[in-house]
Amino acid sequence: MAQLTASRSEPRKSPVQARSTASVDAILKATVQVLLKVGKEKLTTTLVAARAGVSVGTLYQYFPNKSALLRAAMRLHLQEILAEVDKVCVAQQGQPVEQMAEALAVAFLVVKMRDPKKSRALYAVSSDVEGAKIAAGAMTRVNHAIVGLLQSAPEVLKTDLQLMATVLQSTISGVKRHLLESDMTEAQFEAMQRELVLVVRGYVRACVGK
Amino acid sequence: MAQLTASRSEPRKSPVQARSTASVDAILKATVQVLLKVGKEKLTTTLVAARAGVSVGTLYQYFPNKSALLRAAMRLHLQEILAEVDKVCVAQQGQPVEQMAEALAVAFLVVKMRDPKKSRALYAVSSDVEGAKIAAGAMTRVNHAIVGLLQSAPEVLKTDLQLMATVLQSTISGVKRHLLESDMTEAQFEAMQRELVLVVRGYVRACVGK
DNA sequence: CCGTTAGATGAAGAAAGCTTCAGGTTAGGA
DNA sequence: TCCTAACCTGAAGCTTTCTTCATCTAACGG
Repeated sequence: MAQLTASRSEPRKSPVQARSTASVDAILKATVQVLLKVGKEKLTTTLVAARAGVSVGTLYQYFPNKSALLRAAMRLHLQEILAEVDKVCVAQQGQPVEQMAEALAVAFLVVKMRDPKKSRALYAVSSDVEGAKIAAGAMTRVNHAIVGLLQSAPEVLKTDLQLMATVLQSTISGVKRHLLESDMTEAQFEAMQRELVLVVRGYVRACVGK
Repeated sequence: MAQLTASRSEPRKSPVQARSTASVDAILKATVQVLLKVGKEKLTTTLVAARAGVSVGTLYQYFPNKSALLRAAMRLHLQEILAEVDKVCVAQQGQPVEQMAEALAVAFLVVKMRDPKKSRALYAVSSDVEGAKIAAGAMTRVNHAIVGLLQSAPEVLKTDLQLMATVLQSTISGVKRHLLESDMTEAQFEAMQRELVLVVRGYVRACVGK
């Protein structure tokens, strides 16, 4: 009775025994793998189920439809990212803005590049209308975290913090995206990262002062 | 006999009479409109044909399949953007780098925001594997244009031009993307644009000098 | 040990969209 | 004017994938 009006979307049934939890995990993991192997266009529920080692029926026991499955996978991924960003924001409280910006930039790149394939695969999902909303939500939460971080800076910032956070985020995302799409060598990656640090440091420097 | 091995993709038949050219134009235009109205997922060839005021058969006379249609629409759009960027690069030859960067940033934003809906609609197409290739190709061409522009700068640049161009491009794209996805007021747009100018100017400044 | 509930299965129904093609219409040249 | 090639049409076939559900098995508590 926890949820009177079980949404037409999202979990159709919550796992209570251990084996069902395992199934859900396997399905979610398989979703990413299939996404990676064949792409969003050719991903089918049957394929995912097979890869997860369960039957389609099982899949539909926990996800009302294909779209919900994809969204769930995406949400999971974004949560992981968000947690990482939050961690950095906490760690950098009160530090000089330039250092904050650098830490943020590096953290973002590192998190995404830890499993570039996964990031790229899930990125495709966000093109869907629903996916875009989820991505936007994550964007907003990250934005708030950054604003909070900036507020703790010792320097006086003449730019609106919200705007500043958005610019930093967009800028970093742009570079992150480029890195995701083009597979580069480790050396190239580091070069880009160094440049990005220059970019964000330069920007925040322009924002300090009366 | 012009093309012995007519690619399985791309034009199936080239229009020769005026009415057929009109059909192709209408179809391409309708593609964007449908993309905008219902999104890539629910776009169907029948829908596009209807919107274009022709029958599905006509559509298939010029586009071998749905995918090719989408790609064609995308290509058209990217060509327009590319032309605009080239124009700016030519105009800015030999100017101070800071000015170049600013011009580039502004041009990019303005071009994309001239018809944000169209840009956003076609953006979704690039998530497809084939679409990604086309986007990557456009990226590369823009990159070359920027490198060429930077080479003409009066200042001595200590950073590798290719890298510098890529960073500028990624950065600008990041902000551009944010503007596309979130619908903002004119004022907010201008604020973001001003910040972006700060970002790129700051970056290129960090690149000059021995 | 047995009853009950959770979980799993996969063939088959249903829906939907892509693509074809046989036949009709229009434009341009001889 | 008439012929040919270009062009258009849209119902129907073909595929493909989503999703359901009747049935079976495994787990847990008493």
